[in-house]
Amino acid sequence: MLLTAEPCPLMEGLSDQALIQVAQYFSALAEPTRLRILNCLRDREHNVGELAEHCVCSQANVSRHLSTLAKHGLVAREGRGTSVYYRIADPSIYALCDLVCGNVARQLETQAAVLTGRNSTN
Amino acid sequence: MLLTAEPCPLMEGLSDQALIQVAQYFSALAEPTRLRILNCLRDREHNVGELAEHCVCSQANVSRHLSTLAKHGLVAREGRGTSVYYRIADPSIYALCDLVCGNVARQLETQAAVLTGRNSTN
DNA sequence: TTCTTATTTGCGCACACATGCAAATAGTAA
DNA sequence: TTACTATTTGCATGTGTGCGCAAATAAGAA
Repeated sequence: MLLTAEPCPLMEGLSDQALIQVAQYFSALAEPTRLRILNCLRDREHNVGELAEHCVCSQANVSRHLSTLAKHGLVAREGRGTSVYYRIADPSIYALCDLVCGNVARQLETQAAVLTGRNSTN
Repeated sequence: MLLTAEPCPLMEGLSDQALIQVAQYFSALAEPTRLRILNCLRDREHNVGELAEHCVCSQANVSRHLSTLAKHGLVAREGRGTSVYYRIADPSIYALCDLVCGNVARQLETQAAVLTGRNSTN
């Protein structure tokens, strides 16, 4: 076993494999479209077509993204009729996203202070 | 401004730019070597050479990774003498990692249950 | 100054991945 | 069965990025 069952106390001695697993988990969240999908799934479950409409993505790509999210246990799949409904399987991702949102906001403030109004886009 | 200053309450209405920023933040954490670097920096600051030794990475790559981490405000840079010391600038990343570690551990348990005891080392 | 060490950066390459498009598959209705 | 819809998957392509290698840069010692 790579990781202990209990939430590892501040990832002390992580094996290479564990590091890779954690990195892959972050990778699943490191995509704007997937974040948008997760955001859509916040309130309630949706099928692929609905998600494709809410996001700007094609159904094919949404399906792929959902596959990625499901592979990492972020969403759960359930076929009903001809449709396939996905729902959040790991609510803790919103805690993650909120943490990151706060950090990103502070980042932007810092950068804005440094730039002091200068610079155009980056 | 892309994000509000206060930690966005559960990323309600995120703009495309904000989504990209959050995704990029996760991207910074979505790399095993960078996670290892952050893990090394947990206890105390280190210079590039020390980090390159602790990790299996070359100095050049460690320097690049540190640049990425610094760009997203995860580490802080401070040159002293000929060396450059890096330290954690955003302690909340450990909360992130712990959350993910817990999730990954549950993931592995589920997968292990599915595989029913099979699997060798990974 | 030159020499040495530490760090950063430019270049090229290999690989992963997000996407568009089309074909294949799954499920239901007629 | 066929027809229709929803979802998934194969293929090709462009882009991003981690890496090795070497050169450039920074800071101190002789």
